[in-house]
Amino acid sequence: MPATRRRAPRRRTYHHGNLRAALVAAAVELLEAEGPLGVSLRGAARRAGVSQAAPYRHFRDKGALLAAVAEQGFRDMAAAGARAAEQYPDDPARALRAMAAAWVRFVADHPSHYRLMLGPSVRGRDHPSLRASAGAAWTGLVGAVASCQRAGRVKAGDPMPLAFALWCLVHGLATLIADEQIPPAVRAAFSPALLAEHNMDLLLEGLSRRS
Amino acid sequence: MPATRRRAPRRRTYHHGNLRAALVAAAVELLEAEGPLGVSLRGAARRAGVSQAAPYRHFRDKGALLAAVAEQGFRDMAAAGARAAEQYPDDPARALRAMAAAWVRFVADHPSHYRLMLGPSVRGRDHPSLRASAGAAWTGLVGAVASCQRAGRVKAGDPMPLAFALWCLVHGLATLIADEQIPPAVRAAFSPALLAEHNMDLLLEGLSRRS
DNA sequence: ACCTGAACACCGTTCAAGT
DNA sequence: ACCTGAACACCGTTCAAGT
Repeated sequence: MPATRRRAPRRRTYHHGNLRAALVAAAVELLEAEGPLGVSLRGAARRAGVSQAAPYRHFRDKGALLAAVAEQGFRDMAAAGARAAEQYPDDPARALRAMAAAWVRFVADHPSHYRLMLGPSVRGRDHPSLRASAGAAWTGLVGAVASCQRAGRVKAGDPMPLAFALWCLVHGLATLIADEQIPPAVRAAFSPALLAEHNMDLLLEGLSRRS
Repeated sequence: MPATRRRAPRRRTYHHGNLRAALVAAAVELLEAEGPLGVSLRGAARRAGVSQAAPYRHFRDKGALLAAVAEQGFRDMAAAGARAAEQYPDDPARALRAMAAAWVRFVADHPSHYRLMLGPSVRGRDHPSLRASAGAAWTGLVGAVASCQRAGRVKAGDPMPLAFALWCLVHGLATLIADEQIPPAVRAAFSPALLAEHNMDLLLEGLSRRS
């Protein structure tokens, strides 16, 4: 990386140093085209125009490639949630609701990606950067609930169990959507984002202090 | 099957007519021993003492075998929930809570089985008996919510969106448990069944009519 | 009717070898 | 330092053939 970078060097991206990124991109393409079962190391290598053994220079094994793909997904999803929350800087409860809706919309738009993020081949373990992003999302949620408490929108006490219930509710909805398991009568009546907002409203009523 | 069946015929179970059941049992053993990725058609055939091609007499493909395994799981889980609910015949809200706790306990005890039930290889489609059990569980839940409404424990109105929120909440918790994604601070403080009951209490407060 | 043996096209992974 | 080619042990699936 040169010190001055006007007129970016235009170095060819394939076969010259960033095979790693090319493999991640190829895996994402396979994922969106064929679903989680269609992602193979050999297939990604083929799509990147490289031999079947080449990926092992950049990833310890298939799980490491999938973890990189999953990490990408977590980053994108977190960014979508943050953008949505920023629209309500002065109303933490509304910000929380918007965040949940944005997460669920992301999952509805990228179901295979979400499946892979939590799938058996990735599974937290051994991938510290993955666990780090999951941890950041969790502490962010606890903080958001605490903000609601300070604003008087949620009853006082340990925010952790309250945040956990929210987490379960949103994650459950997201998983059902990714797995196409929404009961037909429900799917016919409501969009994913609407379901998320409605769920959040129900739970926030339960979390609100008695008035 | 003879008309009179005193002193049951004692027909050897393997290699004589119920290879199908033997294969399902073998697949369940593989599942519990090696996790969802360790289940292979060839492996199940080996474990049942039969050639690699034999399963195709009984299952159209691997997905059909996995669907049979998943169906077994749905039946066991539904039975556990029903047993728990029967303990509170006169308090529908408490029965609902006990049912949720029993479901979550089942998932905590059989995480791989739950993963497979919702995994990408099974995926509702093409397996009508699977969709039937899922549908039965859903209508049962809607009915339970309606009972709570009649008992005045849940606010009036369409029970469907309320039942759906409960469904998301329990399913989200179950999925997090099966995937070992409970935040460490939460896991350290509460058992799975306790988390289920706590979540249900929070949401039932939200669903209760203002008093 | 039910099962076997051999085959095909795919995997993930390893290892010597190339440049 | 980075990639290739060939190999090994595994898959899911098919198909002729056995009894």
